[in-house]
Amino acid sequence: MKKNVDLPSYEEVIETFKKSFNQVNDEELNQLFFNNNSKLYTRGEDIYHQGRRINGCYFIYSGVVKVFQTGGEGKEQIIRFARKGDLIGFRSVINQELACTSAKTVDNAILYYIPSSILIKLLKTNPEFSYQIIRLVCKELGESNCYITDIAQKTVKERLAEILTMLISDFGLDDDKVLQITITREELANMVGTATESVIRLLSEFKTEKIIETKGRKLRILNPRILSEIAKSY
Amino acid sequence: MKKNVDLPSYEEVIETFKKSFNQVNDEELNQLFFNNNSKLYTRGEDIYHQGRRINGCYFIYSGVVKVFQTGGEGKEQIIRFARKGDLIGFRSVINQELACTSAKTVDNAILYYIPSSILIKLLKTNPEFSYQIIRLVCKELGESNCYITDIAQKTVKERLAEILTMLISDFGLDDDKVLQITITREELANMVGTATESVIRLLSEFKTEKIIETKGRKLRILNPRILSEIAKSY
DNA sequence: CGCTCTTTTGATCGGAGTCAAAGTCGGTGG
DNA sequence: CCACCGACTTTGACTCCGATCAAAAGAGCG
Repeated sequence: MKKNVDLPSYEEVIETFKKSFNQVNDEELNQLFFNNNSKLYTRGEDIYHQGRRINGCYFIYSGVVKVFQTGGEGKEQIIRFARKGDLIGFRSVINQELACTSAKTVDNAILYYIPSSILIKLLKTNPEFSYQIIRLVCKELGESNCYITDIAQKTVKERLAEILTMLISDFGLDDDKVLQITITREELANMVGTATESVIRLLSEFKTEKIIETKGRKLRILNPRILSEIAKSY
Repeated sequence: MKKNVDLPSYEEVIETFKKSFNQVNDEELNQLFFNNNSKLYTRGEDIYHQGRRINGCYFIYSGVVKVFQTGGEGKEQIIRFARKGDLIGFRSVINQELACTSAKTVDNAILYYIPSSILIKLLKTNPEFSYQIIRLVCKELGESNCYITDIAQKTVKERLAEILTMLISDFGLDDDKVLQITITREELANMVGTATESVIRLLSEFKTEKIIETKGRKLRILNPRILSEIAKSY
């Protein structure tokens, strides 16, 4: 587990950033990344914390980050998993309010910090970039709205199948059909919005139905099709 | 119920629009509203429909509109109530995809139709307006995310108290403490994400606890404080 | 004035949460 | 190298919130 990871060069960060946001010119890129403050985070490290002040957002160069809210009883609700090329924390920056989510790494990750002032200046001066951000936020809003309906109307089984389907399409399977993101049962439960034990029982069901196999935290998806069948229910 | 409502003049629409979006100049306003196509909708009328193509968005000059999704079993999940000064439908316009919500009037309403092309042009050429829209969407996204956590973790009673609290702050009470929006029990249930009968039972509880009184669809809120106490639970 | 839609109350059932306990895995240090 | 420890996973038993079904009472409208 003690891989020696090199931090990316200026050029590598910019290359990755351009893949997500292609409307930013060289001078602006330079402003965003001139002081190259990328940082390596190891699994489980806090990036920012709900209720705290947040003075900038983070661009994910590599790794996986969970964005979540902590409810009344201290239970996490995972809003999304963010990965390479994603921007996190900008919502609170833009609204200039305390962070209303927390973010924590799920996998070793390299993040690049972007101060509020630079992001906001870019938004106010570059309409094309601004438009890309609008589309991005609108997309997330659409997803959130759909998830409200799902969580209000679907059974836990349907939602679990849906989350698995989503993880498959976001993170993919390897040649051996193993899902390329490793998360605990609890994290899966916090994503689905249910108890850990319920997730475990349903995964067992899926196993007896030959839809998946499990080995520790590795999930082998034998039949993605049926999962998305179960998920939709309409 | 057969009030004769006059459609607003060009100046009146613009006046109302400026209160919500103050970064739009006169020429742009003229482009938005030059053909004055406002329309009166009566209660229960469809504005746009989930899954259909949508070629523009709507500015609400007056009245109340519910924005909702229809789930698998045909059950509505209300995402929000929009009112005077709000813009609806722009999310799907911006993402150039089929509407992923439906909208219907809850109260007689006057809406102003804004074609996609004009909205998008405005977004791409006016960075200040664009920035206002970003903030608006970010705000909605924050609210949606919070609601995901609530619906996943809170009891129906807490959520009902929360929705009532929200309705009070959005629509207000009159001198007689009567909530200034009139909705059916079913709509309330579809907002909370529960069954109509559950809402009715909980409202009865609130009545015996002297927190509210009901007369038909009129809700008199005797003790808003306790409602928000019940709602938060943390 | 009757018809339909909405509201209310009652009875029942089941999904999913909670609590408890046993089993498993991986990492650490002796 | 192996034994131990803590964290995670699994299974079982029990409980209860809230959904569903059913039916009566009330309200709004043509």
